Amino acid sequence: MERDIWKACALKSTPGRRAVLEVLEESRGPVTAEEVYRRILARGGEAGSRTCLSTVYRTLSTLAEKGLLLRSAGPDGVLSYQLRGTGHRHYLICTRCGATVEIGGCPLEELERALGAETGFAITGHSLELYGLCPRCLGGGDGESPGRKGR
Amino acid sequence: MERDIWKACALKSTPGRRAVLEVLEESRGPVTAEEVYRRILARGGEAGSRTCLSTVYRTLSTLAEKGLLLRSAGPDGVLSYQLRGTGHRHYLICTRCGATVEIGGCPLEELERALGAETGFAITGHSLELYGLCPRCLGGGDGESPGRKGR
DNA sequence: TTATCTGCAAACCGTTTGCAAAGTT
DNA sequence: AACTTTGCAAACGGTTTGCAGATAA
Repeated sequence: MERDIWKACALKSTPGRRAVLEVLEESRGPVTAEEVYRRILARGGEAGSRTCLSTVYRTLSTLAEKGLLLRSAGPDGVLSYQLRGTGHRHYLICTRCGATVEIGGCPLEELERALGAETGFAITGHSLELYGLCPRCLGGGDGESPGRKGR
Repeated sequence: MERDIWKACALKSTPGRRAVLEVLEESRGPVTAEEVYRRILARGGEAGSRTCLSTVYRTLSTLAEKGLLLRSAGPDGVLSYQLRGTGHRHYLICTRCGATVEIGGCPLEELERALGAETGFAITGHSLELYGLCPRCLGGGDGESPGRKGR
């Protein structure tokens, strides 16, 4: 039980919460609440059969509030979460199939410093994501229906 | 009637649409549909008294589809729009009072080029926003209620 | 035992949409 | 006159919440 996060945060360790955290740990990029939920169902077991979506949402919110998770929004407004590691990460996301590639290093640290000095802001964070088409979607014709509707 | 955008896009010029575009033109940063709507109401006149929120949403979507507007999402998932100028812009946003400061130049052009070559992605865009507390909110105590609830 | 957490269903809120009336060309 | 756009109100979909029962400590 690696460095008991639950006790440290004054939270109770429950199957649902543990499952959420595990999914987050094995995810490379930012994940949606829905996605976390689907993966918990997929893995089955104690949590898989009992955990509901609200618990996932609540756990994600709680962990984000405690500072363990980073919350961001995709271009369509859907929220994603990722474990806040030692340093944070940014991703290059394929707008067609959703494939993500991690970008090494954060190109904004210097900018933040300069900007803080220049504007007087106390800069607390940033959001950065790059979008494009991955090689596979560039090559093939259709990875997914290109016309999207609704939200 | 500057370079008739409406004709160019095969759209009809109506009071509501003109009002949306004007608000967008006089906005420095990304603005929310709600915000656009409020400003249209505030300016009164023909459009001010008749335009409804759906029209604002529809106009924003249409213009974004035509490529005239850039659509992005704030950290809470609310969508914002900004006129796509010659070059695009990024902003430093105060998380307390919402004040925005434009960041000169885009620090990502070089990164995009390097990353495209490295990963094989065709990079089509990015989202970047910095967050922090502006000098005024840093100094004063309260610019707005700090605890927020709901979405 | 006690305070926290969960499942469920309903509320929320930003956004989209169907439809008939109004407006633009 | 033909076609597009609007206002309204209702639908949508992701996210949050109230509540009573289950659970961790």
